[in-house]
Amino acid sequence: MADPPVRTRVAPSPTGDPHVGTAYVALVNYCFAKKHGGQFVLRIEDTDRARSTAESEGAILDALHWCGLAWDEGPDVGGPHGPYRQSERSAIYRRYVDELLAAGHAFKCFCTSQRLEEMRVAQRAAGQPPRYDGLCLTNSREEIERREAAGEPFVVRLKVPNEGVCVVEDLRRGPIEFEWKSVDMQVLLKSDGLPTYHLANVVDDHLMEITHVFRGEEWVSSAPKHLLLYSYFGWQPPKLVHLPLLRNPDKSKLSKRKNPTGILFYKVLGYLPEALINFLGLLANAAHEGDGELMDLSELVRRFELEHVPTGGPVFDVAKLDWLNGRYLREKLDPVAFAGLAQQWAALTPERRTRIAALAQPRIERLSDLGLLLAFLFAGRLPLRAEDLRGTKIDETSVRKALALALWELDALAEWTVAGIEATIKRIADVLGKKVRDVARPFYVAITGSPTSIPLYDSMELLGRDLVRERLRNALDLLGAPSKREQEEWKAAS
RNA sequence: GGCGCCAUCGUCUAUCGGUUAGGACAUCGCCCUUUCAAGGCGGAAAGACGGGUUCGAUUCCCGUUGGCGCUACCA
Repeated sequence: MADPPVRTRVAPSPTGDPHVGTAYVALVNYCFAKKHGGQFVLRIEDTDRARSTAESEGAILDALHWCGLAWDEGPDVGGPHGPYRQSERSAIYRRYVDELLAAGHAFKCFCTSQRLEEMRVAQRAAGQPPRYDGLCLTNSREEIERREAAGEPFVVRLKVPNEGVCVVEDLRRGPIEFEWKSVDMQVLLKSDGLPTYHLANVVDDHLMEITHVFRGEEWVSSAPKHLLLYSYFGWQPPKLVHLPLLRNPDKSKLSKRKNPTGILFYKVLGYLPEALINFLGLLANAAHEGDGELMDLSELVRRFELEHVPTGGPVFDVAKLDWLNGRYLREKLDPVAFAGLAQQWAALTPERRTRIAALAQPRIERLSDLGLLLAFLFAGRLPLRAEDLRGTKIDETSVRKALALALWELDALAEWTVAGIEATIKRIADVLGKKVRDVARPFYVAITGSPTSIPLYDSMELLGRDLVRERLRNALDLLGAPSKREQEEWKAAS
């Protein structure tokens, strides 16, 4: 029998800004599928009702499109295996949960989160792997019916063997062994009736006929649960390849706290999608000796080799990305195309241009004032000096505290709008017991490069979360990043 | 703490038992040049540690160390 056509997928969770790691995983899945003449699917994993947003989903789709990746099936383009948004597939998961329940492969669990927490603390203290202790496994049918009828909330958990080992075959890493007794009896269906990732990804990968799954390394330890589900259902699992996690220069997992991780950040800074994809492609399959390193997407596909996908976590080396981007800028564009691109980047949309103009108009006397006034909107890192950030009305520790609090609170802001930003800054002034005007001054400097500029909150919204985070971090580093102790004190005080 | 993954220049990597351990970014020097870039040429720079296996280990095995991930009714 001939092998079925290759089908891969990327399944981002719409819970934040589009991440370069998502683009990396998407690129690898895309390259592998296209290399083998197969299809690439985009699926939205929005089973976390509390954190998923439509805005984030839209931003992720836009960002991946901007990168030049196109999917054969997905929530925006449809396809024969839809819907491609997990929140719209609840009935499907429900059916499979019932099947597992009926076959005795899963069970209803009424344990409270408090009991589970105590159980885990005790297990950890005893040096045991954290794992559901099976209390609800012993409930009689009558008791389950009674408690359910009484309206007690419950979850459905996966039944996991107590003995033996599970062998996960990873196409790149070979067999990985796990003892079943170290595998937790994962929740499959939450008390809100929605599935967890574990159930949804298995059901969907099967129904969508996914043949190969390239996913982040953080999923290795849950692979046994997924394999167990496939065997309970009697399905053929897809081939697995775990991709290394992109790293900060200090080798920790790439995080926005230490580095820009947003695709949009790179877009705003004027990186070309071709350069970003080329760069990520090089991290997935290094160039061969003697080959040039400049490769477009079709070239990346052509020379993609599973055997050359790395297993160690590569550092996201911005310097190399800069070099690549520079080459695209100077080698791939004639002056006319370059000028067009620069104009497009600077103005982005007519709405944005109008908005910026309206903010600048009341503050200038000559059109020639525009360049210096607005330069910060078209720049990356600003050349700041520590003394520029210090003010007479506010001590340096307060400035550092204000910047640190802003960094934390702005990250948690649900919607990146003037109103939200304003509320955040005002709250920080409150916490510090200072006037907003005095607290705002160092922010003006950090964000716009000058204590006098166009309005701060608008500037921040216009720059976007990623760039604002970068500038605030830069300013804070200039004055001295908070120590561990300061971090704890400041967090407690806010 | 438990389980798992990983380990070659500062960074990304090549090497699939025998090489002066190769390339790219970054860095340094020289050349070109009205400046600065770009470009050209050249330099410095690596097998974490300890045991095995082998005539011979960067390469295979074990251990140590280190880094990382997971350890949720988040993905």
